Amino acid sequence: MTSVDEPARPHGNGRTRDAARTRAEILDVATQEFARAGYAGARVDDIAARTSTTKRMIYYYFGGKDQLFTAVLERAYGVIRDAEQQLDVEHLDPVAAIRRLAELTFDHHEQHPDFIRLVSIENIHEAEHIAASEKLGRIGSPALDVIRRILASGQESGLFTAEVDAVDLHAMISSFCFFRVANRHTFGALFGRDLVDPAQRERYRAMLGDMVIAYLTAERATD
Amino acid sequence: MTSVDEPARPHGNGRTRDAARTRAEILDVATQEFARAGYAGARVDDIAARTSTTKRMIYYYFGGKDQLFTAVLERAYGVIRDAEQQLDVEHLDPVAAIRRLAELTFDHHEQHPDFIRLVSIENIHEAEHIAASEKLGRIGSPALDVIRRILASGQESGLFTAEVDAVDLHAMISSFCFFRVANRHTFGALFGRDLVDPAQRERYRAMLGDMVIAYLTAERATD
DNA sequence: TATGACTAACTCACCAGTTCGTACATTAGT
DNA sequence: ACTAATGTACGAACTGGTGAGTTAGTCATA
Repeated sequence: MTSVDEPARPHGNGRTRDAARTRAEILDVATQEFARAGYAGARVDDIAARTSTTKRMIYYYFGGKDQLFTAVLERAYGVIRDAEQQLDVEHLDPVAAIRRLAELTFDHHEQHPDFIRLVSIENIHEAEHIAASEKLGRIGSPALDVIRRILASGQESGLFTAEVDAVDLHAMISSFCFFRVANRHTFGALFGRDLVDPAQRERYRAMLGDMVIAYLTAERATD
Repeated sequence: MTSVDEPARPHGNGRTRDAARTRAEILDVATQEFARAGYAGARVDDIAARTSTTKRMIYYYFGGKDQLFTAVLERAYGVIRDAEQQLDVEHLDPVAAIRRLAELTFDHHEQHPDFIRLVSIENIHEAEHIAASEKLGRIGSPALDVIRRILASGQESGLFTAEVDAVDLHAMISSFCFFRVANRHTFGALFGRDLVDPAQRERYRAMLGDMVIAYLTAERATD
């Protein structure tokens, strides 16, 4: 979970001073705490206690609880943007490309439940931290560009019949992936089915791809 | 928002004693507060203050903050179950029936954003209140029974090619409807599109139906 | 129908433990 | 010598929860 490379400590007992490392460690622990308990439920003291530094450093580096949460969000969104940038589907036909893209979202959401929880939490707070962040305002989405290209290519060739734009298709793909992870607990409790059961994973992954492709390529009534 | 019939007050200054009304009023306000601020963010004192009764009554009737939230969830889930029970699609062909069902979910989610928020919050807490509730354990889902029947009928006639079961199809429908409302804020902030914009409503409603029907009726590779 | 016993419903005041944030002192590294 | 980085101690406001006492409505009975 830690994204910090811990350089060997020069002295036995105390750590060397290292702003970047301290900042990153706070961010790691804060991510876990906020994801675990929600914004209001997370305790600054608890975050500090689980760190090798003190609460004072949280205020020194981040200013306060709100800004700390914003920083946590910024990093979490950065991770998924980086993953999307790895995406290379130029060599695939539109159908395979869309499926690959959907699977990337599927995999990323599954592998980062903390990210999903943070997004849920931020929505409870009506995205006020995103609004307060300069970085997140212009983070963009590489996936969206990719979808745009695939969609244009598929629609041009007549393969894709649906008249969706990239943003809506992205919403469609995300909704399935997000729900599966975010609502795992209530869904499991109410319907007795674990949506994140590893044994079902491939089935859901295929279901997502089938769904999106079916939607894009369905025969439409000519109106 | 109030679900209480307020009988005329016999005396001018004080209210008559009415356990059911007091309980219901607490529940109404608590629903709003929990939905607004999350479980930890909601304040028992604030809930009490927005009530015409006192904090002591919350503890008198519900026992504590946790049980109050559980009671709020129980009522919220009861509302959607009741809505699902109104559903009558026996006279429709499978395609129209599924679309109608999906639209019911779409409409209900849109009309009850507080419910969506409560479910998000309960998932942050890993459904521990549902687990603690006897009522919610056996609340069931009328929609699930309906889906089962439609699915059986559609698959039998060969109209539906997809091999899904009712629970998974329910998840698929819910995911789209849920995401649209739950993630409205982050999605809007990041992609500049309001998923709950009334002007876009019909488009999304149709998109959901098209998606589900396309998935169910798509031509599958014979393997 | 007047009365008095009974209890559910309600009010008020208060507390013990938190919780975010900060003033102030100190130290490591350059 | 200077400054960025860090540690300690503390407090004001809050927060969930409760102890103790009060009142409105009901009902059995004379």
